[in-house]
Amino acid sequence: MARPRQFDEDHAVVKATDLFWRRGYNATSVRDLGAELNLTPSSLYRTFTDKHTLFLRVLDHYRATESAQAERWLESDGRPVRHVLRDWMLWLVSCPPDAEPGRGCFVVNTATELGVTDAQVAERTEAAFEVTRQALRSLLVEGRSKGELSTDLDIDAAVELLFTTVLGLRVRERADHDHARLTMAIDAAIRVLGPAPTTTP
Amino acid sequence: MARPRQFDEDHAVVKATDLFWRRGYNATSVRDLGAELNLTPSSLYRTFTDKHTLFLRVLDHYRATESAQAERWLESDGRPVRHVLRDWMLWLVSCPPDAEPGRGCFVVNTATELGVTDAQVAERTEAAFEVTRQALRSLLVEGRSKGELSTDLDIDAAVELLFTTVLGLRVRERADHDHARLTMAIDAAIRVLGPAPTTTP
DNA sequence: GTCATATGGGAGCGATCGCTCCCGAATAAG
DNA sequence: CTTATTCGGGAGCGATCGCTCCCATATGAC
Repeated sequence: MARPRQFDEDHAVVKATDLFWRRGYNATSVRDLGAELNLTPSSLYRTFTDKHTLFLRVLDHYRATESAQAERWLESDGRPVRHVLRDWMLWLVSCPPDAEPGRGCFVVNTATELGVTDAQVAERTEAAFEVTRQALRSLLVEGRSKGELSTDLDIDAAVELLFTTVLGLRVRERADHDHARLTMAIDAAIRVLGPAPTTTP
Repeated sequence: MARPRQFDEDHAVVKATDLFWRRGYNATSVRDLGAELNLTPSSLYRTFTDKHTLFLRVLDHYRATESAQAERWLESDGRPVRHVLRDWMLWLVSCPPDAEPGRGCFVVNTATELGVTDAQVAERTEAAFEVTRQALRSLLVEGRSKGELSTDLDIDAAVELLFTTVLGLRVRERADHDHARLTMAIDAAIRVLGPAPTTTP
C-alpha cells in the first residue's frame, strides 16, 4: 500500500549495536548512526522513534545475541562443568582477531556509563545480569548433581564470586589487559570450585 | 602582582571530580562544571586549559585520594590479612549513606566509558589499576610471611583473581546490586586464600 | 597614586546536538 | 489509470556543545 523500505531494519540494528558498543551512549550521535547505517535522519526517526528508543532496542538485540551465545557456551553437553566454565570465560575475554581490541561487554559498559539513572536501561542491564547469574547457577547445580563438584560447595556463594569475576574480566578486556593475566584469573576462579570429589572406593 | 583568585583551585577540582564521577566524561558539559564550581567559562579555561585537561587532573586527584585511601585500608597494622582484605572490599562496595547510590569506581567507570581510545586517560587508569594490584600483592606476600597463608598458595594467581573480583564489585556497586550478595562474593573471594595453615605441633 | 597584570563576568563564536518538517519518488490498493 | 501511503533525501529548527574574546575590576610592584 506504500513504498517499501530500501534497508533491512534488523541489519541497521546490528550496525547501531556496533557503534553504541564501541563508543557508548553519550558519545554516539544520531549523525554518526546515520552515517554508519546509511540512513537519513528522517528514516532513522521514522523507524526507531528516537535515539533513546533505538538504544533500548540495541540493548535488547545485544541480549538476544551475545548473551544468548553465552548461554549456549554454558550449556554443557555432558562435558565437565569446569571445562565448560573455563572455555566460556576464555571466550568472554577473547576479542575476535579481526575486531579492534577492548570493546568489553556492552551491558557492563552501559551499566557503568549510565548507572541506574535511566530506569528503562537499568531494567535491561539488570535482566541481562540475572540471566548470566542463573546460567552460572544452573551449571554449578548440574555439576554437583553429576558428582563433579563437592556437596560441601556453597553454590550461592560460588555463583556470586564467579559472576562478579566475570564482570571484572569484562572490564579488564575493555581495558586491554594482558590475556595471560586474565587466563590466570580465570584458572584461579575455577579453583574456587574446589577439587573434584573422589568417588569413594 | 595581579588580582588574586577568589576560588580555591583544589576545591574546584574536588567538585569537578564529583560531577565527572557521577555522570562520566561525555555527559558532563563545561557549563555543568561551571555551575557546580561557581566558575565562569573564562576562569575555568584560564585555570584548567580545557575540559580534557581538567578531566586528567580530576583523574589524578581521584588517584591521590580514593586510591590512596584504598592503600591505607590495605596497610595491615599487624591485623590478620584476611580481615584487612575483607574490610577493604566491604568498604569498596559501601557507598556513604548520605551520597546517592551507585557511583562505583571513577577509574572503572572511566576505563569502560573511554576504553583505550584516549592514551592519556588510559595511561592513568592503567596506573591506578597497577597500584591496586601491587597493594593486593604486598598484602598477600605479607600474609604468607606471617604464616597466615599457606606457602602452597599461588600468589600471582590469587592477586589476579582478587583484583578482577574487585573490579567486578565496583561494577556491581555502580549497578546498585544487593549488598548482601556483594558480601557473599567478598567472603567467597577471601576463601580463595585457603584455610589458615595450622602450626605444626 | 600609577601602572602592569591577572581576575570574574558575560556575550557570543562556529560547530554540533537531537530532532522535525517538507517534498519528490516509489509502490500497493482500487 | 488514479489515489493513498510510506519511503529516501535534505534543509533547517532551537538548543547546547566546547571554547574565545572583551572589559571592568581588583590587586601587588614601584
